[in-house]
Amino acid sequence: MSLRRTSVQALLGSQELEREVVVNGWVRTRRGNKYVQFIAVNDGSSIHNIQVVADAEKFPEESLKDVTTGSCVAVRGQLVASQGKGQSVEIQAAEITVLGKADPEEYPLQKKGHSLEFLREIAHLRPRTNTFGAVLRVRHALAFAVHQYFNDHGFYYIHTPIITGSDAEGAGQMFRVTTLPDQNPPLTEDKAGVDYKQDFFGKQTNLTVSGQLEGEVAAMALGKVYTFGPTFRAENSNTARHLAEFWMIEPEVAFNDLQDNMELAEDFLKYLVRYALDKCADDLQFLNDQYDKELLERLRFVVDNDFQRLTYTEAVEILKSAKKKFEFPVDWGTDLQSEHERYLVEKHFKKPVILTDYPKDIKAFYMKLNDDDKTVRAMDVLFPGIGEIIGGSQREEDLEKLRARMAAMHVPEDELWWYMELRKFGTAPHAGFGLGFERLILFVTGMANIRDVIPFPRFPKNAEF
RNA sequence: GCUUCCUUAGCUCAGCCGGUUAGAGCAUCUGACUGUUAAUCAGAGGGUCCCUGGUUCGAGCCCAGGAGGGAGCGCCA
Repeated sequence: MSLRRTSVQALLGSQELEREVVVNGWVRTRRGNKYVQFIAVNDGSSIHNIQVVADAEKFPEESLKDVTTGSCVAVRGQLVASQGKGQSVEIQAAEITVLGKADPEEYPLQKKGHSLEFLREIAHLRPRTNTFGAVLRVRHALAFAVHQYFNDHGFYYIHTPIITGSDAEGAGQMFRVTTLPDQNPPLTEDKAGVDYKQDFFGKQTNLTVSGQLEGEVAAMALGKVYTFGPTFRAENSNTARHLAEFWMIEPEVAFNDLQDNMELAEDFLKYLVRYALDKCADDLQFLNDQYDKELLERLRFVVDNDFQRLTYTEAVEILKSAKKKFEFPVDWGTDLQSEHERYLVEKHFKKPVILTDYPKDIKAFYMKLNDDDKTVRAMDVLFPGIGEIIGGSQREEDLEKLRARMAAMHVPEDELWWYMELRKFGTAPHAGFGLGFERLILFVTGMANIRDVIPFPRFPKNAEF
């Protein structure tokens, strides 16, 4: 087989028939009778399979014994118009080589559907299913679209550190990074604790929970930047919307205010959804048919309609006058619960919502204080079924106001001296936000659990694979 | 971390009020069938009813503890 192999995707779209081709891939099903066998082969390039036809004259049953669901094959043959109804082209096989057998008594994947919970337990094989193939292709397309969008809009991609020396980022519990021995680590002189001065970096270090603070450093020099990297949270979160390791996209823009920030967030999200609709039509159609009959309709709705913008204070008024009884009371000054956000997005407005100007006490220290001295220029973008998909703000650029907020919220100045110096030297208004990449994929694919939109999910009590 | 539900064949699940030998569909194996489309048809094999203990003449079913999983909530993106 010296002929170069062609992808299934390319073959299915080919107009040049009656030519010899080679395709490599994994067998999804084999069916037929004693005269002719049909083998559905998938190589991951498409949700669709190519049908390989093996006539019994050339391929006696014995020769196809190892061509079973899950096995890996190399096929050489003629690409021809299909005699059957389900496909336009197929391969009339001349040679079939089994590259890797898959004992049908043991291979866990079958032609018929499996539960997503079961597939989670065989994460090393689940990419071979239609569903995960579709999800992973969509995931790729969206990652590519993120870079495309920012590059087209003059942003620079900044690599912020994975290992961070500050534990003051204010976004939850962190994973410790250390090379000290876990048995008898060196202790401080007063024996009160571990002496991290002797650790690899000479101080306590952790995995990052956000690239934002370093992103601000870059924005104060390059103007428009974004990060796109892994993020780690050691929270004991057990929900369908949380992971311990996830990917986050964080643009940060000098001279942007909160309005600009909202414009960017909405335009960016619509671009990403539109990109998926354009580039992943087959995969999204499959997901629409299999999991969520309203998926495509919902995606088009988001692209075609403006997000609803209102302040936290206005949202509280709406919720207070709502007829619905909430489990948790709504009060100005407390954070909104999931049920409140869902009511606003799914019942009241029936569209994505951007909430702004939250009470200062429930938001992070770096958010810019409004003139009312009560609220900050924060924004949360809420999506149906997902909840918060973006959280962001205009940042406090005034050194003294920032210092006062840090003191009030017990954020240690000495660890963030460099962050404060951004305000000391050539400060500028700026704003940014964080988009949870997996939450975006959840929305675009219609999947229900965030553990099903990342190849190797990390969550409490689970780091298999 | 809290609340709640689930765990029966390789997979998805049924199993009545606690009662004799635990069932179905799919998968697998065998056979039939000249173009199938998650092929179809016939037959066969396949069980630590999650684990431990208890109640009972008798437990897949009731009770207690444990393990694993799901959903909701909290924290958040």
